[in-house]
Amino acid sequence: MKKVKSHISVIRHSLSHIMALAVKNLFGEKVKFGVGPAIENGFYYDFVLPGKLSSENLFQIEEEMRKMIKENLKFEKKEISITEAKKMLKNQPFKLELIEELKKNKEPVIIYAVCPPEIGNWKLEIGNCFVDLCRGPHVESTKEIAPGAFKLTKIAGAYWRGNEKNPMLVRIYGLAFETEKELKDYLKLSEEAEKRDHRKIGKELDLFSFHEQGPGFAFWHPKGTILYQELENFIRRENKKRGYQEIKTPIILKKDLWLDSGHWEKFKENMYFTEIEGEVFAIKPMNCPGALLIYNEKIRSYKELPLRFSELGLVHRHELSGVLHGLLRARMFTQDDAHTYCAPNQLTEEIKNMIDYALNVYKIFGFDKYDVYIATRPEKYIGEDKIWREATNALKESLENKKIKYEIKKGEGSFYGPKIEFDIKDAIGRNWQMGTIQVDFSMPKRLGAFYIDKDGKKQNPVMVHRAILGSLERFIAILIEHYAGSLPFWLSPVQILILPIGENHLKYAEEINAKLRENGFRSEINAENETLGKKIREGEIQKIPYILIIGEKEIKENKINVRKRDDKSQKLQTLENFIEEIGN
RNA sequence: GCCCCUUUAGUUCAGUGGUAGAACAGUGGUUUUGUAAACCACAUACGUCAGUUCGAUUCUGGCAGGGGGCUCCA
Repeated sequence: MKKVKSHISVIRHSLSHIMALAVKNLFGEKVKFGVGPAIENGFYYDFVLPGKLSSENLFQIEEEMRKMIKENLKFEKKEISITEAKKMLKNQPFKLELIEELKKNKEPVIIYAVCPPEIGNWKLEIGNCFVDLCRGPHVESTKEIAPGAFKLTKIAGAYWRGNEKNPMLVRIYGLAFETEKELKDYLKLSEEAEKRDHRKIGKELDLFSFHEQGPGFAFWHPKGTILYQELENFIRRENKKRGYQEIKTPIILKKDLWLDSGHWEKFKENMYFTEIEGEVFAIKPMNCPGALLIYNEKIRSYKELPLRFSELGLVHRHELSGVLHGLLRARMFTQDDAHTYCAPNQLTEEIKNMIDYALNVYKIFGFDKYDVYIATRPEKYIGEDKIWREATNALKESLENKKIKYEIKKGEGSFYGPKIEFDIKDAIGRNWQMGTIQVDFSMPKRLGAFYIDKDGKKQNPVMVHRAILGSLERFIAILIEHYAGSLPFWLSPVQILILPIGENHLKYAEEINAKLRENGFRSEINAENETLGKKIREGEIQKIPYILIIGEKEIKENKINVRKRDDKSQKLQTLENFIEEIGN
């Protein structure tokens, strides 16, 4: 299948070759080359280098690249025989491996050369050229590349062909755009993203922390706990509205259950275990088997279906240490999970309800733009092919019925079933994977779940797994980054900060505080011996939605002075009036 | 887990082969303040275990934590 490549991806790909040439010039003939594709926003190339690479080297390489670009180097293409190719690249083990593969697939061997103009291409014996096995296409000449529109950004390790059994290569990443301005804009966006990093803001706002004693496990501070609980309350209310019944299941369950469910076989590298009285228990990485035990507690009638169990389920997954990333990738988290059991003919309706539910929730947080995917059967799976087709079709049908566009993510489904994934776009245009809806015909059968149908016959229900927020931890991380810490009023740990100007105003401030608290608001007084300006600054840094200033004037008029976080406006009003305003 | 980088006070950052300095935060005091940082004083740190060395926070190595990457395929 041939894809038409956009000009920018041709530029990016060409830059990766120029970088390879620069690396060869600087490090000599001993460099072994991996591959160097164009990627989103730039390119990379993988090498085995004779020495160590430091960030200063990036600078050098970049300079070398600029120099070459200005020389208007030409890219030239040639098709050669396998034998020729092997001879030409005899010192390049990775390339030889690729040539073997081309041979196996009966594909033509195409090489590209980029050489300095005074040498001319194909006089390879002279050196200074970089010849690479490459399907192309490339720019004709480096004059098509703006020397200021690219930047080498980082050095990383990457396994040859992405497989951890293969050797590790050094990967150099670069950013590249058509114009310098686009590069600058992108760098600005990255800077903005860095400012919004939930790990940084979480510390600044005193929401949560991580400790050496529990890598990957978040500790929630008082303020973070408020945020967490408000979100729990929210999702509980929404669940109730839609007919879910909340359950709670144990986090440690015997090995046998996990063997039966299929988790043992497919998921055990990610599970924690413990031994009690000589028996192996697993700490749950998912909530489904536990929920099924409740389902199986009694004989279910078709009249009960669809039966919707929701659970704020605490799960533990042993993620590799290298993939941990604050709250976005933690080893312990709470899913806003639910499992609904339905008859096959109820399935699409149930999925459609869940889609509505999810999109509705995202909208509340200002996530109006989203992409939808269907992730299909992975390599490790349980259940028959026919059932997978049926389940996947149910997901497709539901989306099509709702006229929602989707794309397929091949092989990215769960081991027990295909899923719909919602990817939302945040305030600065980044995508985040959120909720999922997963259809599962296998696990109910494996764990012996059934209901009695109209004809008095036993049937296996279809189980639909779904999470709207995904995990509370991850969702909070996304919210923090989306709002850059300025959480909406209802989620703010401290909603109102009251600042008496002098000692004489403290009593009135305390009255105001008491009334606000009586009305269910989270308010605080800062009566510290500091200037007003400083206390306002602290309140702003803490992203508190409202700051009330209390002084002579306010006491005299029996009013409060309200400073709003979002527009820094000031307004003199009565407390009643203010409560009414924020009450909605 | 693997590769590269990294770890100095609560935080952000200086710095040194002879055990460290700032800013903010903290504590005490002065000041009683009108919309994003008043003033003075005090206290607080070299992740951990080894090695090299007369001497290590500094150099080397192990371990632990943190950051980036390991999906994009000539």
